[in-house]
Amino acid sequence: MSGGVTKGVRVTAHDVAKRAGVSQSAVSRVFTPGTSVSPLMAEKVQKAADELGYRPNVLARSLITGRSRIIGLLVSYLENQFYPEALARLSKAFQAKGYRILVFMVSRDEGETDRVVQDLLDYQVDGIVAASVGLSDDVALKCTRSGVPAVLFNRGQGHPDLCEVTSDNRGGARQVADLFVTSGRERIAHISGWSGSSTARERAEGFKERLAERGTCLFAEACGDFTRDGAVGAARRLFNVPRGERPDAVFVANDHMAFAVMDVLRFELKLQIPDEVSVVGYDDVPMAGWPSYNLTTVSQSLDDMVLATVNQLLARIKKEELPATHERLAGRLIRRGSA
Amino acid sequence: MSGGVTKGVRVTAHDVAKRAGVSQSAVSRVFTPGTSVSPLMAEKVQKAADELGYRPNVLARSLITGRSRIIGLLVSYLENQFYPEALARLSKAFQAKGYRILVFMVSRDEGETDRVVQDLLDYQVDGIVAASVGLSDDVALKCTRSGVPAVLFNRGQGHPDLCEVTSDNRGGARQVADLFVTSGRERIAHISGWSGSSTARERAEGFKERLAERGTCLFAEACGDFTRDGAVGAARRLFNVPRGERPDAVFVANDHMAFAVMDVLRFELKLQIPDEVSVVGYDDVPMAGWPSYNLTTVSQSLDDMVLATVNQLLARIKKEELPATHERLAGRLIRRGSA
DNA sequence: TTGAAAGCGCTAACAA
DNA sequence: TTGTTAGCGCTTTCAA
Repeated sequence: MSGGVTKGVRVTAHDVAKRAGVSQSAVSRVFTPGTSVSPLMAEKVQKAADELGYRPNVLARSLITGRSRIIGLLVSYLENQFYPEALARLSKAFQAKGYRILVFMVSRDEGETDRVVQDLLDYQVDGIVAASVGLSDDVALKCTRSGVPAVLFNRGQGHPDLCEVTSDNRGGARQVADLFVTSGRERIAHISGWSGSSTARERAEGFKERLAERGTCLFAEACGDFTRDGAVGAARRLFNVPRGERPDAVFVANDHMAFAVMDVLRFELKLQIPDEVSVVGYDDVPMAGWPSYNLTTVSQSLDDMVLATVNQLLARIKKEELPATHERLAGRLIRRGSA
Repeated sequence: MSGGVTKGVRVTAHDVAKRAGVSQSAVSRVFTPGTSVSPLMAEKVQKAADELGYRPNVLARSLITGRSRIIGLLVSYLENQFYPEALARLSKAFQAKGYRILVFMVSRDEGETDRVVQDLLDYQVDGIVAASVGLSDDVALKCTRSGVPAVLFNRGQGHPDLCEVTSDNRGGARQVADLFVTSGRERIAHISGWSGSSTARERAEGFKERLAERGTCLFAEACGDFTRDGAVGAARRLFNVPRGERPDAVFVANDHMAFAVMDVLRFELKLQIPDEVSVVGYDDVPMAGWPSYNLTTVSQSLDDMVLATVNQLLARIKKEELPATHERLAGRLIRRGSA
C-alpha cells in the first residue's frame, strides 16, 4: 500500500506534523527550499508527508510570501499563429522557472483597461506579459505603477517607464525595402497593420525610410489592421485596378495578413507570385515555410524574444525597481519563393 | 482627485474599515455577493474603498472559501490551429463566468503524469480541462479522484468515471466514407492520428466501418501521429508509388495533417486535387476555408464543445459528485474544393 | 444589520 | 536545528 491519498481530503502541514511527531513549522521548513533542517527531520517529515499524500498549499504560501508564482499573460487574439507559438514557448519557459501562466483574453476595445488591470491585480499575479495588440501600454503602465512588473512583448513605443521586448521592426522592414529595390521592383506597396500598434507603425516607417534612402517612394499603401479580413480588403483595393496601376511588390506587415493577400492575388486576381508581384511578410510563423505559401518574410527569432522576456520579468520580480529596458532583437530576412 | 492608488501598497479590508469607520467584516460583506448590508453601509464602504483603491485579495479569499476561481488547462501543442481556437474560446467562456485559465503545457511523454497532477493540485485549481493529446486520461482520473473535477476536451474513451466532451468522431468519419464511396472513389486510404488517442482511433474505426457497410474496404493506411512531419511521411509512403497503386482518395484524421498531405501531393508529387486524389480532413479549423487549401472537412462546432465543457465543469465545481457524462456533439461535413 | 472573534494553511521571526 | 508564536487578508460563525 502506497499511502492515503484519499478522495478530496485536504492534508495540511499540521496533519503531517502530528504523524511525524514534530512541530508544524518543521514541516514547513522541510518543504521550503533554502531552510536548514537535519537529515533526520527531513526524512521523518518526508515519510509522513508521502504517507498522507501531503503537498503544501501554494495559495496559503502566497498569502504570506506575497508571491503567487503566477504570471498574467494578456493576449487579444490567437488567429495569428505567431501568438499561439509565443504563448506555448512563454508558458514552457516560465514553467521551467516554477511559474505558471494565467491567461487574460482581451479584446481590442478601449475602455476595458481598468477592468483588466483590476482583474490582474486581484489574482495577485507576480508579473505580467502583455502581448495584446490593443491596450497593452495602458495596462502595463498601470500595473507597473502599482508594483507589478510588466513586460511588453512584441510591442512598445519606447515608453521610458516600460519594459519592452520587440524585434527591430524598423531594421527588418528596411531589409525588405532593400530586397525590393535591389531586385528591380518599381511599384512598391505596403499593407500596414493596425495603426494603434507601435509594431505596425515601425514596420511602415522603416520600410518607407529605406525606400526613400534608395531613391524610391511608396507607390501605394493600405491598412489591413492585422486581421485577415482587413488584409483581404486592402489587397483588393491595391490590386483590383488596371494593370498599369498595379503594384509589382508588396510588403505586408505580418505573415498572417500576407497569407490572406497571397490568397487574394492568386485566386481572385489570378496574379503570378513572384513574377507579377512579390510578396513579403513579417514574423516567420511556421506556416510561412509551408509549400503552399513559401513566403519570404522577416524572422522574429521567437526564442530570443521569449528568453529576454522571461529574464527581464523574473529579474524585476526578484528585485524591485530595476530601470525599464528596451530590448530590440534583430530580425533576419528569410528568402523563400514569394519574392 | 480620484484616489490614492499608490505605488505597490497593499490596501487591505482593514484599512478600508478604518477609513469608513466600520468593522473589517463589514467591508468583507460589502465585497461578498449574496450578503446583507444596509445601503448606507454599502455606500460608506464603497466610498472608502474607492478612495484607497481597495480590491479584495482573491488568494486570501480562496484560502478560506476553498475555491480559487482558477481552472487548469492542459494542452500539449498549439501547432494545430484547433487548439489555440479552443483555448481562446474556453478562456473567454470561463472568464465570463468569473474564472481564469491557468495553462499547463505538457509534452506527450509518459511518466510526467504525476508531476503534472501535483502541479495542478498545488495551485488549488477548482477544476481542470484536459485537451492534451497524451496523458489526459490518467491526469484527469487522478484529479477527479482527489476531488478536483475534470473534463476531457476532444478526447476520451468512454471511461465511466470521466467527464468527456467530444465530437461524434465515428459519425463524422462515416460521412467521409459515404462521400468517397458515393463519388465513385475506388482506392480509398486513411492517414490516421496518434494511436494513443481515442480521437484518432474513433475516426479510423468509423471510417472503416462505414466503408465496409458500403461494400468497400480500405485500400491503404498510414499513421501520421497528428503531427505535420508525421503526415508528410505518411503521405509519401502512401502516394510515392507507381500510378496504379496510388490511392484516389484519402481521409486525413485532422486538418492540421491534411494541409501537410495536400502540400506533399501538390508540390512534391504534382498530383491534382481533387481530380487525381480527393482529400478530406477533420476539425474545420479556419485555415481549411482559405482558398489555398479549400479543404473539405468535418466541422467540430467548437462553440458547442466549449459551452458543454464549461457547463459540465462548473456544475461539478458547484455540486460535487455528479455522475460522469459523455457528450458527443454531432459533426457536420463541410464540402469544399478538395473532394 | 453589524461587530467581535476564530481560523483558512502557511511562513517567518524569535527563543530555546 | 527546533518549537513557539504571530500573523498574511480574508470569510464566517456567533452575539448583540
